[in-house]
Amino acid sequence: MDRDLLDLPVLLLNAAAALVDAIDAGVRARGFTDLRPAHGFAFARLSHDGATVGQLAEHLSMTKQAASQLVEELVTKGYVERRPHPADARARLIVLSPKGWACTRAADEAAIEVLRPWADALGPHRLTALRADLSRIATPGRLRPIW
Amino acid sequence: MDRDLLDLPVLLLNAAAALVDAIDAGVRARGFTDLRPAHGFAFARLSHDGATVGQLAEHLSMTKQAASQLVEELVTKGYVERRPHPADARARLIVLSPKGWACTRAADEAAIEVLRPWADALGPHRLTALRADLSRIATPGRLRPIW
DNA sequence: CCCAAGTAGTCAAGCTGCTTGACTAAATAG
DNA sequence: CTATTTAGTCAAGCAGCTTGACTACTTGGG
Repeated sequence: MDRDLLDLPVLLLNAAAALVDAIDAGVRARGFTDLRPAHGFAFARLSHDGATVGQLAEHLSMTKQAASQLVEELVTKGYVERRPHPADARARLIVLSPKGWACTRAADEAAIEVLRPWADALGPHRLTALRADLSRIATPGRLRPIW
Repeated sequence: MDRDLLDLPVLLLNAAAALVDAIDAGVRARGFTDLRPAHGFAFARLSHDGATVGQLAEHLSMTKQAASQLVEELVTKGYVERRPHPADARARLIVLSPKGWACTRAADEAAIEVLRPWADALGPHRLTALRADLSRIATPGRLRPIW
């Protein structure tokens, strides 16, 4: 029983790695070749309402400095924009640019493309169950990069 | 439907990240403080019958050079040993040392400690189903580091 | 049997993404 | 209205990976 438990990590990590690789490949195939998977995690946080550098740093579990230079890179490449923060003149609100949104849509398409076969293989019932089970396991909140 | 599909990656990656963090913490708590999660992936490959540097490199999806210096580090720290390869004088067989085995057992304990609550939360039936579903999804084979 | 080509591994140099440390500007507390 | 905290950036350093070049051994075709 305990022995059986131990192959769950392997399965989980395998699935996660496959997913990340496939989405990254799909995004590149759609023309966004200057992004790494890690950027996707930033986009995920920014796509809601934007975020400050500090919030992004916490979300990605990295230092503010690292987040800052990641933002700088995304600004240079045209995926995000730095706007003055409406309520705090020290802070800046980082939001997706039109190009950033286009890339986000591409990522979603790529994700669905990968997930579709999974969904078909499992069937709607098992799929719902899988999602429910994972929901109980995963602590909701920040989406950490894992590579 | 498609929209619903898109939270699967989030759940999966969250669960994977939580798992990795918890196991890493558990291993450290058991006294192996000089190892990173990435080393665990190497151990997983070596624990079977050992492996050559080249095999390890492929397993970890990195260059031979990188694998070589990872092995060098593990040798220095006493977790693995380089043995002459029985069938090829160019190659060396990398195997776990007693300390390496102790660490592997510690990692298993830590993993079970994390997985136990998951198993309890889901119940044996759903757990079996989860494992079966993940098996269909994950392409078996190499266990890639994802961080 | 031998030489040419291929393979296992290491050495060296370089790059990238992160860290720690030091600083400026703005907000907030007393 | 000063003292402390907070948001962000600049700069330097480091860790883990890469590419390139090399040696030692193996393998296959004359």
